[in-house]
Amino acid sequence: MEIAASRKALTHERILDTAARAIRRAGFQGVGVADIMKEAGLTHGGFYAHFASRDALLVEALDLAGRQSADRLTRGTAVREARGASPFRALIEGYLSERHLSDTEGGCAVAALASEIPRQAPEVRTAATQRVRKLLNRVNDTLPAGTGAGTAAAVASQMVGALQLARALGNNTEGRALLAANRSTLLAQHEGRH
Amino acid sequence: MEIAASRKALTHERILDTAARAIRRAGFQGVGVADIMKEAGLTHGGFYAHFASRDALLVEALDLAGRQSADRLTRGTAVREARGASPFRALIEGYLSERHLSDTEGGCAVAALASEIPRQAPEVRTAATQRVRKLLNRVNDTLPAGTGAGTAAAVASQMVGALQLARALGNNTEGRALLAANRSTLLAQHEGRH
DNA sequence: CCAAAAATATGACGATCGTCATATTGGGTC
DNA sequence: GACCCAATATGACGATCGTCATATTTTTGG
Repeated sequence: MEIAASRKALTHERILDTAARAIRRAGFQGVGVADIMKEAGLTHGGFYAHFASRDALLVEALDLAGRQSADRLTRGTAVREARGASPFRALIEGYLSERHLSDTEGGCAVAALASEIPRQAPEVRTAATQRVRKLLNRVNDTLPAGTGAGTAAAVASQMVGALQLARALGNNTEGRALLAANRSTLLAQHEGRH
Repeated sequence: MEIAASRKALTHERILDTAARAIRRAGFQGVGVADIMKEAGLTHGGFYAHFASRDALLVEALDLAGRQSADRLTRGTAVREARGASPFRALIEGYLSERHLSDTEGGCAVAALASEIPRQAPEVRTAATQRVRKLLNRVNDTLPAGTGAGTAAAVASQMVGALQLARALGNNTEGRALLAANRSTLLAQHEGRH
């Protein structure tokens, strides 16, 4: 419990926040140390006063990105649940929303980075694996108690795949139609069970 | 209709074949011109006698990768159908197989590259979008005629997402379990309809 | 207000990137 | 077997990469 965040800690957080968005926008390999520092309003040289290496930054940035998108998703689902939607419906409508489709850099880190995960350094891979597990748990928590063990894996896979394919098709009629098809299919399959 | 492939055309194909595997293994951004040329047994300088630019290579390599993995999938499904499996079951068991899990560089280009697609140059994006459409059509063709229009989109999304999450978790108990959960869920959902 | 210390900036290193001009090789033809 | 031309190799260019040593600025404590 820090009483007062030091100046250095504040800068550290600013770099991290910039990186957490940058990796989702440009990918692990699409963003460099100098880019992030410049975007954070700093010069590249001071970077190693804050992080031991680029990979160390990626690990921390991935963790932060996961927490940020989880929080954002929670806020969205809370609104939907307050309006009467089931937890499952709230999750699906939030995750497979057009807002999430167009907000890659503020959205789910797993969906933004999935196909790059297997190619990362071991430390980064480990952090990414953790984010995948968190997503699986999150989905599982919205399913009724009696649901089969593999259902969360199936639903999470479809959620991530749908967002990626929709983004690949583009934020246009085609991409939004794929997203809508996934929403209605998921809701129809798990409707009336809870 | 070429009568005899020239020496240059053969080299062109060899570079392409190398690149088609390399992009799935290392990602669009993870592979350089020099890497591919060396892996093809050539030196980097001669590259521009074969391709106008790196992006032009990526476009052609992506097309080839799509054709290669489609053909491989067709061979696998043909074997399964000969053993009595329905076209849909054959597709699912082939795509969500442990062989496909471990063979990224010979497998589906969409699953290997999905999250990188939105960040590519327009020409590359266009080629990738085409591969996504081909995959959607492919899935749709294995579904019975009466199936709802959005089902193919949902199934394809789950297939791609499942393969990516399983690869992110790793080719181990955890990853294979996620793959198996997706197989059984998909088969249970579409069982007995055809 | 001045000195000590912490935080950031400057600038450079070797390596690698895509690209291209030029030199060298090697196979096919008289 | 000599020649020509297509095909590939050599080598270099400017830019960018991660990393770090060092200088400068900014904050803090007396």
